[in-house]
Amino acid sequence: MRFEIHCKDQKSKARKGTIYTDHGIIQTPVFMPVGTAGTVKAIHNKDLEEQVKARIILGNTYHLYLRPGTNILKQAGGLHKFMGWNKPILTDSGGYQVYSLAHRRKMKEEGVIFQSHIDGSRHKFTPENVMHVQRIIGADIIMAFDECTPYPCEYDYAKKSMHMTHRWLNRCIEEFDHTEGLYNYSQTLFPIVQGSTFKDLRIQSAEYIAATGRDGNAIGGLSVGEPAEVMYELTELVCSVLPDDKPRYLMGVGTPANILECIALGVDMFDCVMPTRNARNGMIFTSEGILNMKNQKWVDDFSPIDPNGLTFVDQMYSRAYLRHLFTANEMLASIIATIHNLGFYLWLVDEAARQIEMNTFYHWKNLMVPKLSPRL
RNA sequence: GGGGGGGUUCCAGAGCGGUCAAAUGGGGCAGACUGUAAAUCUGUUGGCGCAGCCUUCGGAGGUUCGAAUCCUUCCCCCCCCA
Repeated sequence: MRFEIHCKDQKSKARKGTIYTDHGIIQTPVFMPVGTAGTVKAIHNKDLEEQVKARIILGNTYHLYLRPGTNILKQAGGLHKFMGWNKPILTDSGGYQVYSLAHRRKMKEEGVIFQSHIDGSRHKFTPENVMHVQRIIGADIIMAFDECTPYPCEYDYAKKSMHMTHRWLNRCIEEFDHTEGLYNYSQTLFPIVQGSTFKDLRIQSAEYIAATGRDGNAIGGLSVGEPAEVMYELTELVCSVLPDDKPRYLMGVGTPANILECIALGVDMFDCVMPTRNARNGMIFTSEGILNMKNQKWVDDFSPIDPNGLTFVDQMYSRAYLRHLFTANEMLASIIATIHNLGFYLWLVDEAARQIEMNTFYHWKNLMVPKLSPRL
């Protein structure tokens, strides 16, 4: 994997670049739709490519390991072939499940024992076998196994956890560097900065992660409930320590405003379930604000879903119709909303890239941010 | 024509003398959602000048300190037999 920076914004840390992988190039800043279980929920790959213009999607090690399992993934020839997606894939390691499924796992130095949310069976995840599983999944970018700490978090715990994440990283690197991909294309490993909301820990972690010299670096453990200001402050701090010439990936972020703010801080890659999950729950993101499509007020609004939207659904369907579909619990509601939201998120990062290129990003960002959050 | 059952707050449906503005489900309305246990979850759902009061359980009248609950009568539904 290779990363090239084309231009930088003068008034912020924003930059426009390209990541080169064996499955194609990724223009940055980029938003990566989340496809946990081998599917970005409620959307076909065809729409994902042609309408949304997604250039890389996520998969999840924990979920894919449990179902369909490594045996099937290996027989399929990896996740790309299994799901019919020929562009890049990034897999999360299961580190987020250490956080989100905390009540059904036990963590030790050796690794984590998860009790499956599907059938209750127990499964051990170690840095080594998480690398092994991600080799079988065949993601272009794989993530180190880490602990995503909760918020709030005691200093002592955050420190202990960070050090363990670092030790796990060493084991991940050791395992990854001594194995090869199964499918004739290269994979790369991203380490993850932790340290909760503590500046000294974040600096220490960022330095540690930077020193491993991998192709890209991730920032984890944020957007877990802390105020946005805290997230921005720590992101800025960590970005200042991480190398400039490698892509920076802020995991799990975020709202459209979060993304623009963090692009300004030097982040290149984002992922978040928000555009897809919230789409299924009736929330529509637009450049003018947020719409709750279940609300009564859209009942007879026959204007297009998003007059500024670039996907076909934006012009083809009215708000009244989409509201009707949500009210009637029709699955097309989820499909339309998902295409729209992902299309909007990708438009947002692409527009950011264009503004960076024109050196007008900072001004544009400050104009956009206040417009993105109001409820319409 | 004979016999039986029933009408409850938007709907379905509990309640069968006080603890009932009335269970529960649905629907409605609103909110939440940030490396997805999520097409999920939460709140709310008679009115008001709201620690109280007013209107409400098919209509009218009655019994009672007190009625959605008991009695009389009227109206309307449903089922079975002929």
